[in-house]
Amino acid sequence: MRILNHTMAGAPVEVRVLEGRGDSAELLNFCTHTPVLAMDTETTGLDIYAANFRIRTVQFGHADLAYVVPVEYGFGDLATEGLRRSRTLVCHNAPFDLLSLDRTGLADFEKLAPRVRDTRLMAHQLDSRAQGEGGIGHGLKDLAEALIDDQAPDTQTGLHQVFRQLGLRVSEGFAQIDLAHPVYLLYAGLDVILTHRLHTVLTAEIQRRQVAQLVDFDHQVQQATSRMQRRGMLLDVEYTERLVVELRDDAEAARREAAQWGVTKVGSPAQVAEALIAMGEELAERTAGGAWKVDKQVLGGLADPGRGRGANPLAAAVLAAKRADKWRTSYAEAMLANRDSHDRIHPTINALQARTARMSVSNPPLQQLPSRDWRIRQCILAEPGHVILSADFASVELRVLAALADEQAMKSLIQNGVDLHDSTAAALFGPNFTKAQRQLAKAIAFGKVYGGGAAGIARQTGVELSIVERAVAGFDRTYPAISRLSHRLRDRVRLTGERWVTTPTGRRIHLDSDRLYAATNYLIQPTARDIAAQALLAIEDAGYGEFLRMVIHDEFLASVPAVDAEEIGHGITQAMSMTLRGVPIDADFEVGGRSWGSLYGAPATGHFFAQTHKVATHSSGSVEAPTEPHGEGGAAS
DNA sequence: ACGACGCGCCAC
DNA sequence: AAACGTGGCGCGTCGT
Repeated sequence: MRILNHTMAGAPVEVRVLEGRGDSAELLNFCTHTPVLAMDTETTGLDIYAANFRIRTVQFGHADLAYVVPVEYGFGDLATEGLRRSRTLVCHNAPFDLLSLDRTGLADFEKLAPRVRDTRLMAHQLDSRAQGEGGIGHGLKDLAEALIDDQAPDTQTGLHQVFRQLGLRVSEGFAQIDLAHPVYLLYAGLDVILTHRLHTVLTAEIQRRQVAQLVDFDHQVQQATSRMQRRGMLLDVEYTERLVVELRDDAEAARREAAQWGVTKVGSPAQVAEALIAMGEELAERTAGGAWKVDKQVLGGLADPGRGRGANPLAAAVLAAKRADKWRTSYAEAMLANRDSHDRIHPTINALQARTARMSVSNPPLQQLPSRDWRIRQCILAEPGHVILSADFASVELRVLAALADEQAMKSLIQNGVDLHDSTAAALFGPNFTKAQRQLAKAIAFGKVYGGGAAGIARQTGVELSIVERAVAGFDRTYPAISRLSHRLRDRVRLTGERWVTTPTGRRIHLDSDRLYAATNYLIQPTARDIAAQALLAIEDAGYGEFLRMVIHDEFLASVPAVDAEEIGHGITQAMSMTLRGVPIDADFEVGGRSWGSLYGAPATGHFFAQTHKVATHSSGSVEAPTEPHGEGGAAS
């Protein structure tokens, strides 16, 4: 056993590195008898599903002792046995370690996950703000520096220096540094010691705040998203490769066009602005930094102006080039680069990312693929013999707003299945309202969800401010409880000095004192997220989990056998449906063809027409607290 | 050469 | 009186 000594928070700690089979008894004894065992892995990189991905070490530890198991030296079986004997395991960002162990065959995800506590989830519950938002952040080093030892990040800094001295980038260093390097081993060992100490601190605070049930819920949800990540989704590689070529050609053609006016970099706003001015265009808006603003809206106005003016070909070319570049690099090439050896992508799902607890998806960013054009989504396929199914909530944030504000007029409209925006438009503009007036009514409703005012809605819609102001006043008269809610939330801050809102599920979201108007959104968005999260668990409980491929805030994407698609769609929407304070939270589903693009207007393959089918379901169940049985008809408190 | 940051654009 | 929420990611720019 190789011993490395260090101090943490002023007291000695020890890192023991296995050197031979003779050390195995001590390690396994430690794993068996440590009631709360911190665990971590060091790997060759973050791309778990890449062909050359490997686990280099697995570490175990408690508050002042860590064991490093060098898997790369042939001790993988000892890591496996240590994990098997462990009781409660603690990880920081468990999905990464559990999926890495699962992927490399060292431990089954299903066996480990139920015993794992994740300090990242716990920390998010205590303060969901990222660094730079006034919070500590959720990285192990951020948290350890703030809560354990302010010198905790030094080892990481030291390791990065070692990488640099070796001529390696940080991303290369983890794969290439000698496994015997003492700084690397120390870093590996200290991480589990920090994780263990962090768990102790966070557990006490979670007990004090009585949010243990919510933290358990978050763990279950994270298990479900990890299984989704492991499942991955099938990529149409040939199509995607053709699309890359097509987008590159589009961009090059547009770039040549732009070059005629001297623009060599379409991504340089300064260059674009200069060329436009040289063409005689008059720019009006500036960015916050004082530069001429030439964003999509400005360029769009020049490229496609109203009557009496010519279209500016440079503006159109710049827009076209940038769009083709973005679609190619961020989406099409990202999908090809992230695929595994079975042509599947496994986007990283962060089940608890945003300040509002919303999920995020990256590598590639599947929550934000273009939706007005089917070409990017066409890259994603259902399994052979399957079709794509999408199930989504019906205007969930507005329903949550009505429920939490207890806005009676809005609640009864929803309960009676009346179109909310039609009704609002009729109340504001009379029964013969125009399409544009309905759009304004809808924009105001969304503005309320975001905490926006008349000016913001006017900017968003392009409608004259005085008209918007009158409409907003009418909205407030029609739905008075909504303004009352936002005022109540702000008054509460003034009265109690507590700068946060607490959601029905017990989530605490901190408010910025200069943005108190965000309080309404901070109540709605996390609640909508928790509704979707509970639905995810309900879908798994109903036996449909294996079909799930992705979650996009209020939508679930699935690959289902073509012959059972309707039945599964009904089952999934049934599981998603619930009631929030008397307001039905309903879901609809659509069945497409083989590719995701079929739901966005792509010509179907194998069929003459895309088979889409919208079905509204009835609500059942409730969502007052995340631990209530889901999918059941039980009444809420 | 690398990293941080502003800006812009994609989604819900 | 006024106040538009949450992310990921690529490019260009600027600092080290």
